[in-house]
Amino acid sequence: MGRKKIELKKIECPKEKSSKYSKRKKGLLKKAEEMAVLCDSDIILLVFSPTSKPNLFYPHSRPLGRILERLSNMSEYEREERFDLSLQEDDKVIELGEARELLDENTSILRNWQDPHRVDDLARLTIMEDHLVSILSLIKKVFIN
Amino acid sequence: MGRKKIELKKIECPKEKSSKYSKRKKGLLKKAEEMAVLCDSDIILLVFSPTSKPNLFYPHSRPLGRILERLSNMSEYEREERFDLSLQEDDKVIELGEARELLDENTSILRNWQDPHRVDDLARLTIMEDHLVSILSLIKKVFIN
DNA sequence: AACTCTATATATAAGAC
DNA sequence: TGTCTTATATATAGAGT
Repeated sequence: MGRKKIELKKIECPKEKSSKYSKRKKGLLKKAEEMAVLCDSDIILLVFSPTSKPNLFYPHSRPLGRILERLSNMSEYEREERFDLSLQEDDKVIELGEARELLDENTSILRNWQDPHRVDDLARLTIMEDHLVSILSLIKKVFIN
Repeated sequence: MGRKKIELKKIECPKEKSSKYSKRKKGLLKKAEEMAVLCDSDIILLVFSPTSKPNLFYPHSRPLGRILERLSNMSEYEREERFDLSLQEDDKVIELGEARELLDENTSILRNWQDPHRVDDLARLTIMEDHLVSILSLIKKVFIN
């Protein structure tokens, strides 16, 4: 959607890449917000900029803790039934060994978060969030790549 | 972008809501993928459908573990410096007590995930992922609402 | 729900500030 | 990076299948 149609490949020129990133990040967030409002759905969007800055978007309208409530009210069985991960694969044999290895590396990090009273400030929470997402993404990668 | 301009508010009709959700989810993912390719950026997108199905999208092109590497190579200080959370607030005084209480409730869940060898199958990982994201969102909510 | 169709609304490329 | 403009590409509303 512009003066020209552009090819879908990595933009090499750094200036152009940053510019496009800004525009598209804005657009993506707007879309996410619209969907959150229209469909009353929760959305979490984490984007790493070309300069590696993590940006977390959290457009939502729910009362505090609603997501967790919803999830904890489901039995494990129900949860499994209702899961619908779009990137699931079933022809690739899952390498659990690798998953475990990767999770092992992160176990020590998680351990430090077990005591909520260590949560002292926003900066710490921010780092925690980021690690949670990293681990999440790591787990996912093992099952997709 | 359709035959009519629509109001930005929750769609009440469940059928219509589902239909819009499907279309927009598709669109949102496409946008996310385009941005990931064009700007060479990592994106994680988690969407809860109107029926509470969590959908995780992970369009990416990076080698395994790259995100985590990048993050673990940064010092804590650097990380704090580089963070750019779009929804940060500094006029709302943060209620740490409430945050701790909520985190406390989830501590037992995290405890079960400490041993990676308990990870037995995809279903389990899926549930783990979801809880991680829930906690993430919960933490975020405390600091936004 | 998932797909098609088509008119219309919206996002954005290029370019300049 | 942010903002504006304009032409054009794309997303999607509404309706039907």
